[in-house]
Amino acid sequence: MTAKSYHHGNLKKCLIEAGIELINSEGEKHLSLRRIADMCGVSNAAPYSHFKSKEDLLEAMKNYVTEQFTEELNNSIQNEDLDNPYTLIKMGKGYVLFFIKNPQYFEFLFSQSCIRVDLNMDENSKNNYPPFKILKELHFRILQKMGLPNEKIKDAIISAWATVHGLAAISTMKGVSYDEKWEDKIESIIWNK
Amino acid sequence: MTAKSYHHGNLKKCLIEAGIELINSEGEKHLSLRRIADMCGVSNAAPYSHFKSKEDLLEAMKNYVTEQFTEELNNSIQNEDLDNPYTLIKMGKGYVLFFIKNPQYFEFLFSQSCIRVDLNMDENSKNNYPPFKILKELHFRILQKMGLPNEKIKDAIISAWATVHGLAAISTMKGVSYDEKWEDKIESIIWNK
DNA sequence: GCTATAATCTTTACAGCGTTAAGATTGGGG
DNA sequence: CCCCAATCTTAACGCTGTAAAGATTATAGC
Repeated sequence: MTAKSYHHGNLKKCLIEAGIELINSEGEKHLSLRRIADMCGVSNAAPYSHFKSKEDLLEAMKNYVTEQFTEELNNSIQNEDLDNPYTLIKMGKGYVLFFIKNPQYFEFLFSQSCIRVDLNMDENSKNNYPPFKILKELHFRILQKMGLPNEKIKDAIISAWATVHGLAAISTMKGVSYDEKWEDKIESIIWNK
Repeated sequence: MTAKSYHHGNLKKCLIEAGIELINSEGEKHLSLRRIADMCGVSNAAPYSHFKSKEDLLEAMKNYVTEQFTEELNNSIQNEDLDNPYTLIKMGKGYVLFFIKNPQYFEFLFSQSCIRVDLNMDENSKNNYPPFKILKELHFRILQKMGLPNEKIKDAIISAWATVHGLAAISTMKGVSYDEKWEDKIESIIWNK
């Protein structure tokens, strides 16, 4: 398990985390397999024992980040009443704050969109991107409780999702200065819907 | 001006348009200076007479696309009453439709965000990205006419912009199937705000 | 405990990339 | 008409992703 042994011991995980470190420090543009391998103290072809291509490693990294994102969304509504509409605002705020706290993640996750989306509301659209599914299901629950007709529910969900997603996009653009006030603003901006 | 002469005659424009052609056909990932040069029938170092780097050419391409985007936004509200709130919906629809018609442009324009944004509403924030400025100013005009207090106006503008921008993002994700109905849906989804 | 096998890592090589330097070609102003 | 500046080519550099072949080590079966 020492760094000097021929076999690394935990290379797969090390590559993923080194890659994410590089995403955060310099962005995807300056990320290369060889640099990642170097960071793990391993030769340039070593990653190919664990990933069939650079794209494959990037996908694993995205899954890793997606898990953090999903966790953050779940944390944002912990101990909240799932039937209270305000809980949805809380999750929306969690959605945006995740990308404000990790500005590089937005482009990394959603560019060259490997992410598949299912807009249909019918039952369990399993092949949906987990964070989208969580947000969608909470919103569906609330709107149904409020007695909204099913056709309107779909539009409302897409609309709210678009707003928080767009807010995350805008928040990670250059020139946007968010002081401590911005965090409180998010809430009122979402409310504006 | 013939293709065989030593001097190309109009290489700068040719490079920009060839690059955009490549964006549309294969996406930015498979775009290279050498391929673009080849498409223009010119050697690999020729572009450096017109652009100081690949990044510089990409910026010119983005400006080119941004002009189309801006034009589309202006066209979307032609002959409309600028004081009618519905006109804003029309522009919002134009915003989303532009990226539905040109799916590759969304990521191309907004990734590795060279785009600067100014959220401040004070007078003429000149250094703002033109499409954002157009949308912002129309919305400002309408809300002011409606008598909304200035503080609320800012939030409402950001909220609406986030919604259309997010809708454009979602519309260009994989798995989203938009038939002819989707185009009509956009309107009601924006209305949902 | 020994050995065969599979997993893991290294070395080497190749084509494509962005970029630079040096030099060739050419159009246009004096 | 000639010179200069603009434009283009050729050649080379280091970096990239990836494949092939071989070295090293863990492990499962005896």
